Amino acid sequence: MNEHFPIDRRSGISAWKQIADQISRSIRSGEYDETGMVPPETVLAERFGVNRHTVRNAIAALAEDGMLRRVQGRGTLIEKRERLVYPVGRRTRFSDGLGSQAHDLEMRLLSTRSVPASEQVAAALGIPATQSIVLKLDTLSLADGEPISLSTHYFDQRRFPDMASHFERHHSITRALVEQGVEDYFRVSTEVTGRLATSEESVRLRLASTAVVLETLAVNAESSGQAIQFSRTIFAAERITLRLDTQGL
Amino acid sequence: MNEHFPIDRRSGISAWKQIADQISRSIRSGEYDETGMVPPETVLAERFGVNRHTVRNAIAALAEDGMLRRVQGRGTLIEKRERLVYPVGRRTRFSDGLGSQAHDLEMRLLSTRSVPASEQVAAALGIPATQSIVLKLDTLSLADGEPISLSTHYFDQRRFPDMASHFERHHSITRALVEQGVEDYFRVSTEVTGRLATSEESVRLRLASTAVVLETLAVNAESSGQAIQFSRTIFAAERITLRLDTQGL
DNA sequence: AAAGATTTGTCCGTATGTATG
DNA sequence: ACATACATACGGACAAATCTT
Repeated sequence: MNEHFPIDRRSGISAWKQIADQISRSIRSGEYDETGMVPPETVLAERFGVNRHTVRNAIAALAEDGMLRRVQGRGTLIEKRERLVYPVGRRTRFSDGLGSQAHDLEMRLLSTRSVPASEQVAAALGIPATQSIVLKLDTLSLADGEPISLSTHYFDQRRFPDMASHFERHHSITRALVEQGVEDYFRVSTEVTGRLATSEESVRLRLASTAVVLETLAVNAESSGQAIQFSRTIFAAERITLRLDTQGL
Repeated sequence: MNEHFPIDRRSGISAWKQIADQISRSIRSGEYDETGMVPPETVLAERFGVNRHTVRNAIAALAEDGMLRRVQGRGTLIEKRERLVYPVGRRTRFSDGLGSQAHDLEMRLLSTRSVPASEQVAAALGIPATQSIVLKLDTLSLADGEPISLSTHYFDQRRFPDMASHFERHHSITRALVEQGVEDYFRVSTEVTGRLATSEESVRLRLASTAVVLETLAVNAESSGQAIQFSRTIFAAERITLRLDTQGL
């Protein structure tokens, strides 16, 4: 393979960072699986067309993250990981879907706020576009301690005034909804787009700067068809595959 | 709202890049939908705690991408680039799904080949892993002349020996299947992953070198449940949003 | 129509960080 | 360790275009 991207000096990203990202990506794509090692610094330097010092900087950053381990006289060893499969279906639930693939699932509450509903949110929730107040819940999901996704959930303030406190007690949206009289709910629609992570997302999801994320917009509704939740979720693409099952009917 | 993250000076990402990312994200989240404009440079500079020139750099980068347009004396206008929505559901068809959103849909045949089935392909098609021959169809799909996706479709050679010629006549998989006795078929499963485009994909889809793609693995089956098609499709993420329909499941 | 406020465009210069040899 | 080159970031001043009063 060896298809590396050229280093872009005007991208606003320093050369060592770009190289670190590409090495990281090569590792993830399994390019070095045979040896379990990264090529020698001199080889990488020539391949990327940079000085060996720059490659050393890149490797140092990855070693800092624990992705690589440098051993003098031997080379640079790799530590690796797989993607989790996140099922998206009519009954999508965060913990149900990933439960079998990770030992420890965690959903951290980052912030809660009441804000006026934007047009998009109001339309999704089926509430008036003006003068509607929605509850905004920011959460970070982790699997075995590794950040998986960053979500913003919107609920109608009038319908679920105590969403925040219920969620803080259970750390689960499903349970918080049950406590507020929602017996069951369904995923109505999910839109998926792919893009580069913003710097903020890279920090929060512990990703490299040129990492890719999947952004999903989802609407959940009660059996009656009434929308109760609108969510924007940013998945770390390198750790997640979304699977849509359309088998049943 | 207005919750901007502080600029990280030690991240290896320049300030203007981080600011560009945050502005880009704010636009996507609809924060500026009311005015259709980005706040004045002086305001952004103060908000991010940087010099106005740095903000100008960030805006210049976004304007380069066509996301913003600057007008002297007036402000910086948002140019929302809309993506086509590609519905993925039980009855996913290329032309049906996009037909209403583009005037001209085209599916070009890049190559056809008969090859031994790989393990993955054989498993998906439900045929023996060894000594099975599959027909490999590479296609490029365009909407209004713009490349949308790059696909590789696999069919059991024994079941559809004339797939290539039928496809070349109709430029449609659905019609080619009909001619070979498949009255109807259904999407069984779809896996979605996000990643950076390879250099070859960038050329074929006319994308920048660091563009993002959505890679989908899909299996189609007849009413009987027998798998008839396995496809790997690479979507230009900047032009497509996948919509996973879970309404009628 | 004129004046003033707002906002982007452009120029100067200086300092710092990054990459190379 | 040092010299060099380049991109990045900051600070200030003014011009040009646009909008409001």
